[in-house]
Amino acid sequence: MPELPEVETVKNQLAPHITGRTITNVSLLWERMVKGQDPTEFLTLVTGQKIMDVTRHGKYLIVHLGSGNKLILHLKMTGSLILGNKTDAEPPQYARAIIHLDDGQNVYFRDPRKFGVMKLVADTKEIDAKLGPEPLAEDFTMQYFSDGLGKRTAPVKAFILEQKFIAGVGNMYADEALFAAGIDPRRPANSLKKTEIKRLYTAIREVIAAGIKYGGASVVTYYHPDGSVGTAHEHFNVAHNQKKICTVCGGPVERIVVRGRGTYYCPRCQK
DNA sequence: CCCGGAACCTGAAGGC
DNA sequence: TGCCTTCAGGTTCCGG
Repeated sequence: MPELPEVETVKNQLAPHITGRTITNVSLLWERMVKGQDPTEFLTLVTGQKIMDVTRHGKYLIVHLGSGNKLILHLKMTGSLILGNKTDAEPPQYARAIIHLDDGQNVYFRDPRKFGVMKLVADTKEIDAKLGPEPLAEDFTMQYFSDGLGKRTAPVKAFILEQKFIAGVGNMYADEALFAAGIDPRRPANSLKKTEIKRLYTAIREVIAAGIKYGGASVVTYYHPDGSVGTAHEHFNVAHNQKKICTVCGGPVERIVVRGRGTYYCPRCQK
């Protein structure tokens, strides 16, 4: 599942290859992935545009075009971007869109589940408004985190998954952060004590930073644009834990459902 | 406003 | 072996 560290890795790998290139054409193999706009109009506005920059906000990838418009990509759960070129015999399986560049490169938007989204916008205000501070940014302060938690009764895991509260945390890193902080994911957000809040705050920043450091996690269907894989999942303690054994206490890792999300946690280590 | 659950999708995995 | 059901989960939408 692409979360902040995975999207950051995609951006870092993709940017040097595509910045400065011009989009000669886009093949939409699944038109409905274009949101908020008629696909024909979308193609008109994207074709011929130079790629000025590639950035990330939360789990959104933002391609800045010469016209000033931004091409927003969201990989959702099973999306990935693969670099190839026009000599490829055929696109990868589940390719839903192909961005053709003027130097012969192709960027394939691959997505088995068809949840992925492309959107062309004049500015990023619309998505910025949906996102809270980035976990590693200066405006994500202890005070902000603590104040936010105190106002909510939802399970703490559900709350830290809200993009409007913290941008970029998804299911895997939420589980890892709660494990590192020793907190039961079902606890009401406002029930956390000061020391627990502090531990969770630090844990969120640490698991996200580690995720980026290891090039993201490669579980289920996530691949880097160059075909390599990240290793962040090798450092996970509970998320997608195959052995079902806690790396700290040796006890069983259990899978429960919190707010409809599969949740891995260690009942002995997390209270 | 807040909460929880469903919908969007389809491949993979598990049950009978 | 093969059909059928269930599960996966980022985001948005909807009902209470």
